[in-house]
Amino acid sequence: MKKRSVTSLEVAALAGVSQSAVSRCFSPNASIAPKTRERVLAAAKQLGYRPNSIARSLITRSSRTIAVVMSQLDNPFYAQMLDVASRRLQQHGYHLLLFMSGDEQESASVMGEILQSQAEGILMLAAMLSSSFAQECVARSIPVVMINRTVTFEGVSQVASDNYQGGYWVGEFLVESGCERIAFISGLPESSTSTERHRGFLDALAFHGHCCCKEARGDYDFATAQAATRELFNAKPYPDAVFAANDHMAVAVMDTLRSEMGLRVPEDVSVVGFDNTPVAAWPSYQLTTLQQPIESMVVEAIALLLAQIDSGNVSGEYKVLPIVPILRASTRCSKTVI
Amino acid sequence: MKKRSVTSLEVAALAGVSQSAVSRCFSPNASIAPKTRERVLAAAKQLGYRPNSIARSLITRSSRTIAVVMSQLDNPFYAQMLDVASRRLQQHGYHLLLFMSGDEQESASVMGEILQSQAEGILMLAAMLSSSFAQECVARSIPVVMINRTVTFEGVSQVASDNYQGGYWVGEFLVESGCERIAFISGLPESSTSTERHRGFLDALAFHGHCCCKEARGDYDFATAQAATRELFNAKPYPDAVFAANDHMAVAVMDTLRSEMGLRVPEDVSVVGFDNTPVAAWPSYQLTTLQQPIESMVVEAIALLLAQIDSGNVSGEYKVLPIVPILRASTRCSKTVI
DNA sequence: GGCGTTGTTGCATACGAATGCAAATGGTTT
DNA sequence: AAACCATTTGCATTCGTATGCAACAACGCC
Repeated sequence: MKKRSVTSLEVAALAGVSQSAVSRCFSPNASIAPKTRERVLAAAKQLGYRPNSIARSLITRSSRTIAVVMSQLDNPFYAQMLDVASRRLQQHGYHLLLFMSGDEQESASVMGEILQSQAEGILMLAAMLSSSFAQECVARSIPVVMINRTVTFEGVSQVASDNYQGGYWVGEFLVESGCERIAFISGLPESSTSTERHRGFLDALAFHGHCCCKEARGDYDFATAQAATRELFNAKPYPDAVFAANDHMAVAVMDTLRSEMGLRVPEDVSVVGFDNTPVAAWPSYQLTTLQQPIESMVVEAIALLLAQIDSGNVSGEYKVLPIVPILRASTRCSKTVI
Repeated sequence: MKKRSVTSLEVAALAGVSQSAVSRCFSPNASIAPKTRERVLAAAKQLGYRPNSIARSLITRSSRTIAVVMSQLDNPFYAQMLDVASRRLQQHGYHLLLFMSGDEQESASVMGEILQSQAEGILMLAAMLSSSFAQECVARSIPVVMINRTVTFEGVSQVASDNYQGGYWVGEFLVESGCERIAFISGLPESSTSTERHRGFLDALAFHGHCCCKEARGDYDFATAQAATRELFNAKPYPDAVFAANDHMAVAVMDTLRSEMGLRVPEDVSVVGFDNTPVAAWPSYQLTTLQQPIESMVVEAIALLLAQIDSGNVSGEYKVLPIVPILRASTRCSKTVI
C-alpha cells in the first residue's frame, strides 16, 4: 500500500558505506571524514533521501514538537500570538502541533492526543486545562505554560500581562478625566483575564471614591457586546464611560452607541478597550486601550517551555508582564496622563 | 536524561499477557478476548499508559499528520480557515503541523522540515510552493492542496473561490448602480486571487463599455491601502467607486476617505471589498462585499487531501467554489440586484 | 472421541535511524 | 620498521509498537 521511502540503508549502499556513516552525515557533531560525507551527500541527493524524523524521534526519544492548544482563532489577538509562537518555535528547531479545544469533553480528547503524540511541551493559548491532565503532565514531566489563563495547579507555568494593573489604570484614568457614571462590560466569566481586569478596575474606582455604575456581561465577541451595550444604555442617566474587557467589544460598543443610540464618542461617552488590536488604531475608532506585550508574552512562554525541557524538570513559574496604555481619541482627557 | 515512559511491555507484564495483546487492545478491529482486554485496560490505567504514537507511526508507516503552511495569520480570513482546518482534521483523526513561511528561503527550509516530518499531506493556505518542491511531493506521492493560490504544477490540487466571477460581479454591479469613475486597489501582485478578481472586474467593465479609471497597488493590509487611497484621490475628478481586493483594504479605504478626504460613503464614493470578514458587517462599515465560502473551501480541500491519501495516488484536481455577493450600505444602489 | 471451525494468544520480526564500542585506517614519531 | 595516537568506520543493538504466522484453546458436530 504505502510507497516505501528512501532509507539511509539505500543511501549507504549507493555510497558504499555503512548505514551508520549515513546517519552521522545528518547529525551535527558526529565523527565523519569530509570525503565520506561528500560522497554520502551526493548519493543522498541523487536518491532524494531525507532523514525520517519519526524514526529519529523514536530512537532519540525526543520529538522536538510542542503542542499548542487554543480555544478560538477568530480573535486576532490570539491569532497573532500563534503567529509569533510558530515562527519562534521554528527558529528553535521545534515543530508546532496545533489543537483546537472547545468544550470540556473535546478538551479531554485533545489532551489524550497530545500525550500520545509525545509532544515535549504544551502551550495553552487562552485555553483551559483540567486538573487531572495537569497532574498527568507533571507526572510525565511535560512542561505546560498557560498564557493569559490563571490556574492553581502545581507545576504548571503561567505567563500573563498585568491585567490587574491594566484594569486599575483604566479606572484611575476615567475618574481623573472627569467621568461620573462608569460602566463595565466583562468577558467570559471563567477567564481570569477578565476577572483580573475587573478587579483592578473596581479597586481603582473605590480608591478614588467612585464605583461602577453598571455592569453587563459579554463573551469577548461582537454580538454579545452589542447586547450588553443596549442593556447598559436602556435607561437614563446614561453612563458617560464604558470599559470593555477587550477591543473587540469596545469597538462593538462604539458602533452601537453611534448607530443605535445616536451618541458621540468621546463627547458623550468615553470608551476604553483592552489589547490594542490593529482595529483599535483605525481612524474610525481611535480607541484608547491597553497594549498587551503579545510578542514578549509568547517569547517568554516559549523560553520557559524550552528551559524546562532542557533541564528536564518542570517547575510552575509565573511571569507577569507590564501593560502599556495607549491613549487615543475615544476618551475625553481633562488632564495630561503619563 | 530523558525519563522513560510507560511502555506496552510493562503493561503486559502487569496484566500477565504478551506485549502483542496490549497492542491489540489499543487497535480497533484487532482480535482480543473481552476478558483480556478488560484486564489489560485496567493495568494500563493503573500505570498511566498511553500508546506512543511515534512508534506506531514508524511501524505503520503513517503519521496521520497533515502539514499546513501559511504565510500570514494577521488576516482574520486565513485565521478562520486555519480554525476550520484544525477542527476538521481533528475529527478525522489527523494531527495538524503548522508552519509559517514568509520569504523564498524560509519556504525552502519549511518544505524540508515537512518532508522529514513524514506528513501525509500538505495544505497550503495562501502560501506559495516552489516548483522543485512540488515535484518532490509528487515523487513521494504526498498530496498537496493549495487554497486560493493558483499554480501550474502537475499533481498539485487547488481549491479556490470563483474570484473571476466575483470580480465580474463587482464590475457589473458598480456600472449598473451608476458609477462612472471606478478605481481598483489590487492585492499582492503575485497572488492569483488578486489577479483573478482584477481580470473579472475589468472584463465586466469592458463588457459594459466602461473602463477602470485608476488603479493602485496594495498589499492586502491597512497601511498600503491607505497609501493607495491617497494616491487614487490625489486629484479631481475623484473616483466615485473603489473596488478593493479584500475587506481589510476596503475598510482602510472607507476610513481614509472619511477621515482624510471628508468624503462620504456611499453618497460620494461607493466601496466594495472582498471576503466578508466580520468587520464588514460592523455598523460603521456596512461593507458591500463578496463572501468566500471559507468553510466549504477548507472542507473541500481536506476531503481532497484525505481522498488522495487513502487512494495512494496524487492527482492534481481543481475545485472552484461559488462566491456570494453580500449587499450592504457602502454602495449606492440604483436598481435591485439579485 | 475424532475432526473441523472459530476465536485468542504469543513469538518473532519489522519499521528507520542513532550510538557505544571495538576494529580499522592513516599519519606521525622513535 | 615498529609503536603510538587520532580519527574514521562498521557492527550490533536499541527505541516502542504492529502484525503475519503458528500454536493453542474451546466448542460444536458428526
